[in-house]
Amino acid sequence: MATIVDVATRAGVSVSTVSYALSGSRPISEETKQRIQQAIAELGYQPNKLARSLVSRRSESIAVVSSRLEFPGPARTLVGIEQQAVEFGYSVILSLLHEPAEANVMPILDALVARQADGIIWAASEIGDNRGWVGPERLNNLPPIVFLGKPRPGLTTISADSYAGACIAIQHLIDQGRRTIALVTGSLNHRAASLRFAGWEETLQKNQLVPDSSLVAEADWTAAGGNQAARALLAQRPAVDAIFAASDLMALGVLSAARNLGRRVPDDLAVVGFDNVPESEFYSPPLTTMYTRRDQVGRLAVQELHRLIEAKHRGAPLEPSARTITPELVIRASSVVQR
Amino acid sequence: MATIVDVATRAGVSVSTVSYALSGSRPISEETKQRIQQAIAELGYQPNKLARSLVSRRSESIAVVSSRLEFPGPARTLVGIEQQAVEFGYSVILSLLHEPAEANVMPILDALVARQADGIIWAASEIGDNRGWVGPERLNNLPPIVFLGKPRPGLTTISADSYAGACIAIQHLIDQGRRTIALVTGSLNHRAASLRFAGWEETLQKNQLVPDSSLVAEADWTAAGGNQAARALLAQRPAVDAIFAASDLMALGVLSAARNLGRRVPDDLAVVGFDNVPESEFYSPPLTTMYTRRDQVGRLAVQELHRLIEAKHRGAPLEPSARTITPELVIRASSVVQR
DNA sequence: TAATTTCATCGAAACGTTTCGACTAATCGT
DNA sequence: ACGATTAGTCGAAACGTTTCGATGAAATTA
Repeated sequence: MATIVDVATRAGVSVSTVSYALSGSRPISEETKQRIQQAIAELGYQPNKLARSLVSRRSESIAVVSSRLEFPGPARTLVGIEQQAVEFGYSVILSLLHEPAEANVMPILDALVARQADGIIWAASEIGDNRGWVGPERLNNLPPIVFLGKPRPGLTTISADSYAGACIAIQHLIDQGRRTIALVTGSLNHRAASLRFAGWEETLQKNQLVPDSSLVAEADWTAAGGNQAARALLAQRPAVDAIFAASDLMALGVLSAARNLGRRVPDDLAVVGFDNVPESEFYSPPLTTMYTRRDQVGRLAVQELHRLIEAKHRGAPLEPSARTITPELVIRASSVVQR
Repeated sequence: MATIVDVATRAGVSVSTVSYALSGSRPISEETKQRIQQAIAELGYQPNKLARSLVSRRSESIAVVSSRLEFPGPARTLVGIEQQAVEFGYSVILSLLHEPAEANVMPILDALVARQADGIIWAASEIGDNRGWVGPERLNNLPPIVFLGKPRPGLTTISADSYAGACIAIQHLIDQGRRTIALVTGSLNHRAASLRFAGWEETLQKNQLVPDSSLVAEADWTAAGGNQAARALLAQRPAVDAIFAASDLMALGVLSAARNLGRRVPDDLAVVGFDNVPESEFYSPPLTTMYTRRDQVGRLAVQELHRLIEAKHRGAPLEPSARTITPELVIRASSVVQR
């Protein structure tokens, strides 16, 4: 691999001249520039970013800590992050958390600072206490971080408002005349699951309905889990006339269970999901669901992170911000009876 | 941020001693080690990997060039890659290609060598000529690369055998007594799509059936596309009694179209997909499909890449290898008539 | 006891950049 | 025509590591 020294030698100039020619931070004569360009072309020179970062104290890379990438939501978020990162000139370092996530977050964080990431996007689903490490002690030794998840004072967060989304979904079912509305929740140690749970619970209460615990079944966010949960639910409370599933994938499992148990959707049973995966339009029947533009969440996260990184580099104070996106209701056949 | 110099000063030893203590590459007295450890703890020292890489000439990171991450296959592959990479001690740098992919691959490659990636996994779907750059000229200036996709002499490749998978799928439909078997293909400029096309075509011929072009409809790998393609197909050739869709998502669209057109699956129309996404078991009806363990593909890719990286570092010749995984048939209700 | 080996440590060079402070020659304003 | 700018360039220090060779002391060998 050719280095800047090789380029300088071949062009007959000093190393610093090459550097200035490349960065444009000092004037260099047109003729010299030509010679340098030629040398670069002939040698196939590529500047070594590691060396550059060492002196400039910026790696121009951001780290993304994510999890559950095999699910559509996190995957789409990552795509948004990557796109926006490239537009800002950052590389993306990807770290995945595998469950149970609690154990190993410190070494991961250490690895990221060892690699001198300019910033971190914490996009891992909030599970149990896996965000417990977030405190001034640790945060001080870390680059700026943007969290995807529940807002928290002093932290920069981007959140899809799961609670509000659930409220909207439940209200929709009630508006459709449903009265016994069950919940297929995601794993309850996930923050998002418990927020959707709360939305279900409180919206029922607000409407003088009883959020009985026999109306709740927990699943693992998958279609298989949703399927099982729905079977259990319908066996236990045959009068259920609507099910709110905390994800589209679980809703698919619910639809499958309903079919197998001979319940017609939406006539006997209304179903609402969460996520609006592109496929949900083609489920049988097409699924009513809550829509969040996950790629926008990702892009927003990078924008905020960029702001923090720039502030830190200028030595300016880091102003945290909390942005929230409220999911929208997409109404399809699974929740409204045609007549 | 504390540096190794700070640690050395605080422990009252030289910088090199600290380095040796950390790496263990030379004996250091127990007592000195203690003092160094203490200094490290007190300062919260984290070695700077960039500086280390600069001298060791290894970044301990691999780059993954992927695309279409919002689809389940690529996402699962990435998960496998990340897991195996972590186990080998590599960080993962993620680059995404967006379509039309042809244009911008050179700058991406340049960025990866600028970052001194130890190796590259080219996991982007093979579209049109977007692998045209692969040739000795360019390959020589790049770190070792493992390609996910069609085998090619001299290159290290990991491939799921799309052609064989399609043959198996079609043969299964023929075994079920189907005679007019249509194809919903993915975008035909994708290599994987044309391989599945070939499998469909040749298996029909082998069985004295005619792979008429009116039996083919092209879609974009999505459920929406599959839905449209199936409608067109069934309008054009009402006698079609089976459809092979080149992805599960498209198959979902096909199922939806069949339902809307009043065709019973599997009685009037058998459907087979490709991928075995976890949800396909819960489609209506459950989908027969071809299964490839995508995470294994990812892991395998990292293993091979690691082998190449080590060989290169030792100055040994790089022995290319070509590993192929043949998809397995998963039979569900969408293709077999119950009696 | 002298010669050799081993152990523990240090100093300095290297990795490939950027950037600061010179320095020279040409251009400018008056 | 003279000092002050400016354009163009260079040398060297710095960034935070690893690693080579050297050094002195202690332990081993003959």
